[in-house]
Amino acid sequence: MASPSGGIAKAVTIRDVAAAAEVSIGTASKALNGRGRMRAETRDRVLAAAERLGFRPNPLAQGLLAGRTYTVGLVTGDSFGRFSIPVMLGAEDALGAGQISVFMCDTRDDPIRERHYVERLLARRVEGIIVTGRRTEPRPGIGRDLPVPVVYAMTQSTDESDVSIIPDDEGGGALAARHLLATGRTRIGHVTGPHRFQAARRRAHGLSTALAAAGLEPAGEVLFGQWSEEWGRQGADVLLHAAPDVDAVFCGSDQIARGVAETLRERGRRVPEDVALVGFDNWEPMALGCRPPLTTVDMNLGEIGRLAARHLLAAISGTGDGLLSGSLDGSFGGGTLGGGVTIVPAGLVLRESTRRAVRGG
Amino acid sequence: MASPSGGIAKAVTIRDVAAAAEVSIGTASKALNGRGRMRAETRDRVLAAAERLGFRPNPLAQGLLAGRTYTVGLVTGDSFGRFSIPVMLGAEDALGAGQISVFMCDTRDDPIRERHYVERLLARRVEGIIVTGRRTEPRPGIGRDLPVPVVYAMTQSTDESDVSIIPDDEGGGALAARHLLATGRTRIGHVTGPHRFQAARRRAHGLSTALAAAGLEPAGEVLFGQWSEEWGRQGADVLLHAAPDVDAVFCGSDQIARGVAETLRERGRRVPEDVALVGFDNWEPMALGCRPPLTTVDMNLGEIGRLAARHLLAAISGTGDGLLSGSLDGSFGGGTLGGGVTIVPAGLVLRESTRRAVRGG
DNA sequence: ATGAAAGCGCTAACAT
DNA sequence: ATGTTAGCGCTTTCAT
Repeated sequence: MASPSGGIAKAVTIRDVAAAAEVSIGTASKALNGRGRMRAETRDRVLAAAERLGFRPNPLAQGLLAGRTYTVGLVTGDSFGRFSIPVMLGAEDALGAGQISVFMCDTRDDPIRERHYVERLLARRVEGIIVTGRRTEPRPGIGRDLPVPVVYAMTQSTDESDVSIIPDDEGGGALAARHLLATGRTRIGHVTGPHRFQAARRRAHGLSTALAAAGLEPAGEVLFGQWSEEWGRQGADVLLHAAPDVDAVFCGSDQIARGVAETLRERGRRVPEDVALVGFDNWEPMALGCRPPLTTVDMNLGEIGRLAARHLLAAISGTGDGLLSGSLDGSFGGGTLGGGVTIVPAGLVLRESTRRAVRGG
Repeated sequence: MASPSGGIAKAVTIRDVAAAAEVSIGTASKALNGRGRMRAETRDRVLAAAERLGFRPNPLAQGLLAGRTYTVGLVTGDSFGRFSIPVMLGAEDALGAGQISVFMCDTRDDPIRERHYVERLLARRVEGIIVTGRRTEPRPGIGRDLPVPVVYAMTQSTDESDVSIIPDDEGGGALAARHLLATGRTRIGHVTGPHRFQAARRRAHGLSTALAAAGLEPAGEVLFGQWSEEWGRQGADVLLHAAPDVDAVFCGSDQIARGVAETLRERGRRVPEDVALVGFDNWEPMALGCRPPLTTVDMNLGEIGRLAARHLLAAISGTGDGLLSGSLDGSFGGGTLGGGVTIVPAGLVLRESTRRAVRGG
């Protein structure tokens, strides 16, 4: 048996409470829910009985009647990895504060599993679904005309009418660029991930745009490669060769930045004195383990999750698309990007790797 | 509305199916569940109608009747961090394969939130709870005499009668030691995390025991410090000073190992030629980013999660404590350790950092 | 072979 | 102020 040692053998029903309080079931229900009018004495008697018996209303029965389940599904293709976790936590934060519980589903990026899970979630009558991923690349939606609202977080549906919440890669790149310019750097290189990643392209574009505004362009070519430390090490050498006078490197990820930092050190360039370094992700174990600790762009993943959850809640409450209305004008700067895409601004976390030289004040 | 464009406005009930197939509700139910005997033609008609209407049985109603919910709760204090994620995935793996869905709850190591979540899970009539954490230290249980079985994974309840599944830190330390011995190393140092962590003490103990079996002891003192790269860098210097002839270092974590690797390189010691290096965790971004890539102990976290889930399922099915029976003999080597504690063996992942010197074959 | 009816635990009308 | 009743969607006897 589950709990042989005095555990609650059988769940206590409202019927038991009513019997114990010597009232009818209906009266017990009213007392417990504070509805209707009744003698205070009666109400207290019921409440006391419920308390004593350890009564918990059965949410299945309540839900069956109300036609609601107070649950949502969280589907990730990222195996709850580094990117989807913070998103999840933000979402759970916003949802759990209410009475919504979250079903977790890991699809491992397998469309079959995804379909399977979505089916199961719908069968369970979740009231909404949040889809997260590790890439911001548009992906096919999880289904058309689903009976519940769906929000894509940290990933994006190919269907522009779907609601997606994504990080501001371009803004993050611009942020890094302006910070480096502000600290007096002008020969800024860029080592980043594969060109096929939208995120890499956007970060590079943000950098270039911000530099152009200052009449500059990236030092050397923008170096697209891999999302790895190893590539960071190689890329730094390529960059040093192409632009020996480089005085700052913006990296597409913190991992790349670590590799770059290592090569710079080995080539006798001091960070930040000779070359300033900015990473991307604010992945703390990486950014803090780097020598020196890394200034890096933070995508505010938690905020993405919270926003996704709030959009979902709004859609569920029937406030419907209210939160998103007016976002179809295609405006780009205001944090919204046509369709249902919402862009969450990135922030910059300042650490040693871009500290201004002491002599510079 | 949720889906204005032709979405499923209202869930299809078995009543609708029955009507469409021109049979009674009872017959429809039987047809859908393959129970009772009936004309094949009737069954087909019902199935076709269900298919056409997109019927999904309402699990709330089914559960209400069956007295089951086919859900379990997953409670973590680790904010679904690096350690609990793989455990979670393993658990979800084992559970999701059945028809069990998982509610996720992040307590942020806050007892108030934890209590709150456990209450909510019980109110939802989950059939079991898995508790995960970031530390293996025994912790107070989530409650006594709960109406459902509870399994602690990657953490441990102070109540010895609770079921806990934990990694084999001691065995992992011994594994590392034997591997280093096998590759011909004899002056083996150890740099690890804070002494207050059971995991650090156990890994150190495993190392010492295995070395003792070969008539050796750790080179220099066992260096307890922090779980950080920075400490790895410092610790390596301390070790090189205390035991200049050290020819291998076993580290309490991959992060520490990276720090150690850096210092070794800077002090002119080649890895693995002069000094072999073994980490702990098999945290791939760290272990692969290290130069050279790190041989490291893998705690098989996924297996811990799967095992936890299987224990839970067994307990739920009423097979009850079967899986654990006979484990109260206090035997240590067999993977079981008195009470309800199950220890999952660790493995070793071989990479460059312990490659045998070329001349050695 | 099929249908009718009861009931899972609960809430909300309605009746007393 | 309290009790009675119907019904949420489903399964399962028990009649037919």
